[in-house]
Amino acid sequence: MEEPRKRARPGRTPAPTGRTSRPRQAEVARLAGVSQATVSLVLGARKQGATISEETRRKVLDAVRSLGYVPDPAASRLAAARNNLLGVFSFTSTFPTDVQHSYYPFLVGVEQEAAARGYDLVLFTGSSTGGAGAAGPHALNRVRLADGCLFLGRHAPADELLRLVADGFPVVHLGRRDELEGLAWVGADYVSASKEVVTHLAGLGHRRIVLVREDDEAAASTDREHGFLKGLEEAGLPGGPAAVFRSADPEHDLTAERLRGWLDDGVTAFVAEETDTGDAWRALHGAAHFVGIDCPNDASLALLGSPPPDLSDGPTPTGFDIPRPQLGAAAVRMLAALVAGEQATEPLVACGFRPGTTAGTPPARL
Amino acid sequence: MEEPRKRARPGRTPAPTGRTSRPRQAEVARLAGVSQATVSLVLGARKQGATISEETRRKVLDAVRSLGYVPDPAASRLAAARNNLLGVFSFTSTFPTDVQHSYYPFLVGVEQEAAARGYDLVLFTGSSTGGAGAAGPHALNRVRLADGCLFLGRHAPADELLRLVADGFPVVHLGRRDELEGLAWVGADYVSASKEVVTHLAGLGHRRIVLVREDDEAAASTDREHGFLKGLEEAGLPGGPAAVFRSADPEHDLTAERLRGWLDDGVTAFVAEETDTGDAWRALHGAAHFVGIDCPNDASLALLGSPPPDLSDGPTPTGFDIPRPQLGAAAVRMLAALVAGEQATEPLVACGFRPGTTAGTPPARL
DNA sequence: CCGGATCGTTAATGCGTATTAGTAATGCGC
DNA sequence: GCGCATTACTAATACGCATTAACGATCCGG
Repeated sequence: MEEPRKRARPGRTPAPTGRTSRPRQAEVARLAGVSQATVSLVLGARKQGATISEETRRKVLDAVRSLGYVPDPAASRLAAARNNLLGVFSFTSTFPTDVQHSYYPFLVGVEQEAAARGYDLVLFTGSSTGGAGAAGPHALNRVRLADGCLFLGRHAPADELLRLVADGFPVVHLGRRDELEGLAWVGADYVSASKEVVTHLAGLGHRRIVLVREDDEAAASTDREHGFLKGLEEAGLPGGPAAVFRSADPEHDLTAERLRGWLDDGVTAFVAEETDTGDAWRALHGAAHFVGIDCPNDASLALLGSPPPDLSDGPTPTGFDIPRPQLGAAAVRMLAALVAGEQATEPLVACGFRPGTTAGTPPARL
Repeated sequence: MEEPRKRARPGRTPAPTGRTSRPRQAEVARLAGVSQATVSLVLGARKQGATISEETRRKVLDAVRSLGYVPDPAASRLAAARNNLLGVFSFTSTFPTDVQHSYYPFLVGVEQEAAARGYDLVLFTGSSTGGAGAAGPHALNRVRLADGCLFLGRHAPADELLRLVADGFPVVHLGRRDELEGLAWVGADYVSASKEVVTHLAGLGHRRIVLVREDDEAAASTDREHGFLKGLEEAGLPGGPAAVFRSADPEHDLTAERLRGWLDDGVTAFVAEETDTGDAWRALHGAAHFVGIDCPNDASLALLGSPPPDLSDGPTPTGFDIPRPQLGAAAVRMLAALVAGEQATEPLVACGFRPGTTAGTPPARL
């Protein structure tokens, strides 16, 4: 019987024995007189299964302290088959020089929630070639190094995004995105929030309310209009096209005449949507000021969102706040669920009602 | 001869085959019809030794693209290789709710420079138990997953920081930190910048200049004083204790009388340091206003840094700007050098001189 | 006093990648 | 046609830790 000749042992050369490297579990085990597995069990504080005697535990912990052992996170993560890393991808720089367009408020929540769940964050910037070297058309692939990835802004190419989803890679988009089949997202509940503002106005006694919105098909705009109309309907107030003023250039189209016309028609409250530019609110605000309206005594104003920075020092508008940190946190929650193989969580986050000072009871009828 | 009975095979249960996991090198190898080792060689772009035919290389790269393969960072690290990840550790949250204390300006530069060098960033937040489960006293240890780590703020425990350094892990601290032997850091060159401000004032004709500083031993304060005195010396102006007004509570101690006294003594220019609170500048500003000084006609003022937010709408103070984004970029450059096994780069970053409008020629002598 | 249950520990294995010794195939000179 | 060098690739490790089947010891009830 011929024994197959044992091949020599290839592989890496053993580390130079001279160097004092940091201690391993094996050395802790040797010092404590137990096996490496026992050390791992003691340190792991695992859920169940293994039981360790108090004496052994003490010996191991003593050895750990005396050697100054610290676990190697790379090995832990490899063995545990999870990196505990969540990606955050933004096509433009995550930290733009122009702070105006920054994702900062979202990141506040993202970081908190991720930390609370034991995840670290990996930042990917779309514009750069980045880490793994996978540049060009497959730049999105880099994110696969994480356990899942959050996408900020709508600049990530749809096909690549869907490819990730199709491959079963956990992905969550921050901001409503239901045009992409299968893509999980979280977004603010503009419908409910807008409805709540109308309900509030109706509760103050307003019977004719007009919405000023820009000419835009974005979900953020149409959602607000839906909520607005829904609020009118539930309050039994007149809806229909007359209740919505839609203009591509509200600052120009929302004239003093038009405003006076509405007032003469019995309109007592006006609602503007929030947009990037804040034009709707600015136009409404400007026209009201020009006509000499004493707000909220002559008429009430409300804003479906936050005022633009240049108007932020005026009176606080009645309306709602977009809960950006909460949106970030919700996105992380959903992503964590997907990573764990669970169902996506609730995508809509409620906006907080902001009482403000621009809405009051309607003026007494003449 | 009794063959020792072969033990059954313990170990982990194989992963549930159903889940589509991220592709491994083994799968790439299978698809390309080569061995896993070949895949590693192709992707590694190693120094020398192995030669790979162009055809094989192409097959492997095709398979990589088609599967969307990305190397596992933990496995790379464990196998003693790079993973192109740089850590960013802040003991407090990286994105605090209070934007005032944020590291944002630094991160702008950090992100840019890291992207330019092909690194992705991993955010480690110290306050949480975080990633690998290394809680409590070993929270810092998580950063070993990356190739190196940047530390923000001075809250990271010194012993753990030094432990990382001692173990040869590349670490850079953002902010001067020479009290910790062996720790690499980058910081702003307050000495040169402060000197430059004095030189500017001297060039305008000022012969007696006073520095107002808080009672603080921080490097940021003492550096400014050094630079200030150095500037006086080089300009041949009187230095010494009389040129520096030091107070724990400048707003209270910097009285109108004191200011008038200085003016009577021929002092024509005043310099304040920047601190967290901005108290020195606020006190100087306030006293000058109270005394009725017409700045810069009656006297010149300068600020060694940026004004506090509440005074940011006043006239732009003559002084210098702390180049936070550049500091972040410089820190990344140094970290990249350390990761590559090179010497640390220059730790000091120059501050930009800010002309401002609060300094002019001294008033004509009576 | 024997079969079974419980407890404490260990041997063996896997996680995914990098490295290196070895090998088969080919080219080269004489 | 025979060594020897070169090329192209693969097998077999190692990295450090987590997991789990198996095993010895002790305890227990009948």
